[in-house]
Amino acid sequence: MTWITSLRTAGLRATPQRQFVLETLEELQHATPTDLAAAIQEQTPSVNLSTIYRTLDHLDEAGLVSRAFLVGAVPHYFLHGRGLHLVCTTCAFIECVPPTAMRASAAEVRSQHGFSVDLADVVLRGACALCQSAPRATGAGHLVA
Amino acid sequence: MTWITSLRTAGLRATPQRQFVLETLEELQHATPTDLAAAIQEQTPSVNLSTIYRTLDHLDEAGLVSRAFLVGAVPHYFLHGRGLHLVCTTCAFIECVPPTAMRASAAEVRSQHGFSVDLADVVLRGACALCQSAPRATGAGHLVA
DNA sequence: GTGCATGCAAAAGCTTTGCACTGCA
DNA sequence: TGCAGTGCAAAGCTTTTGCATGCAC
Repeated sequence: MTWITSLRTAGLRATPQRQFVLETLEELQHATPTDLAAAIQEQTPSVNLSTIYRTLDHLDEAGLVSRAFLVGAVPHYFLHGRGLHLVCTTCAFIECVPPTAMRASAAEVRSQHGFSVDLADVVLRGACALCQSAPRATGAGHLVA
Repeated sequence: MTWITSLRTAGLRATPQRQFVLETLEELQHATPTDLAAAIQEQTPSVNLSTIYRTLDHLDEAGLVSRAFLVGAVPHYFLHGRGLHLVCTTCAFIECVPPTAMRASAAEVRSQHGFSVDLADVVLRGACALCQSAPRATGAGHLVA
């Protein structure tokens, strides 16, 4: 299914700007509005930042993308339902993994608290494998020696 | 242990403003900077909003409080390690529950992805028990008939 | 052709920062 | 007494909004 179809199915007009946003999100996996603007404007400088904000808003409402605050106060957007996000608070590495690992706890939360967890909207913070073995690592990622 | 002791143990000076913030957070369970300012200024109007921001920053760094984006882009602060937060995306009700329900998935995430989840920093979104049975409910909470 | 979507520019809102003063240790 | 912490005010940045134009359907 193309993005054009997805957009129309969601009741939205298929504009080039919206396709750019969706394509870029697929490529980057997760991005801030500024990230998206930079990436898109590299190819099409005329696309405006406010359009990106509005587009993300529409796509979010339509259920095509989701927003989460992965690092600090910066909003990150990503294609909806691609899995849960593991965010390393030491090196800021973000991993997107299938939601299977959350099923057990989601069931437990439901039975204990009557709360139905949305598995498409889960962010777990902690320490990635590399940072656990090399706890002093800082900065935005690990160098592959 | 009093807040004065907690602050000093964390290497921070024990000022009235910091005690206000910690006391208010204990009372409200979770609050935005603005919430805190309003609650504190009711009793002590001279406390400045920028002080609250700076205080929250210091307390967060010291590990006494945590920040999360529970609803939209608004930062919520709460005392560190009091449990995980269940946020109903329908009625905006926020429940703070013991982290026991997350243990199973945290272990699974660790074994599958080598990622160590910080159980003190988990927010789960979804639908609360009431909203599941009455899906049309809107607004910021349920009225107790 | 109609109405939604976009680009541009200005406004709004939250958060941060500079600086002098205060009060905790 | 020294320096971290505070209050006040101004600046900064991200995000939102208004309006005229353009384009998808």
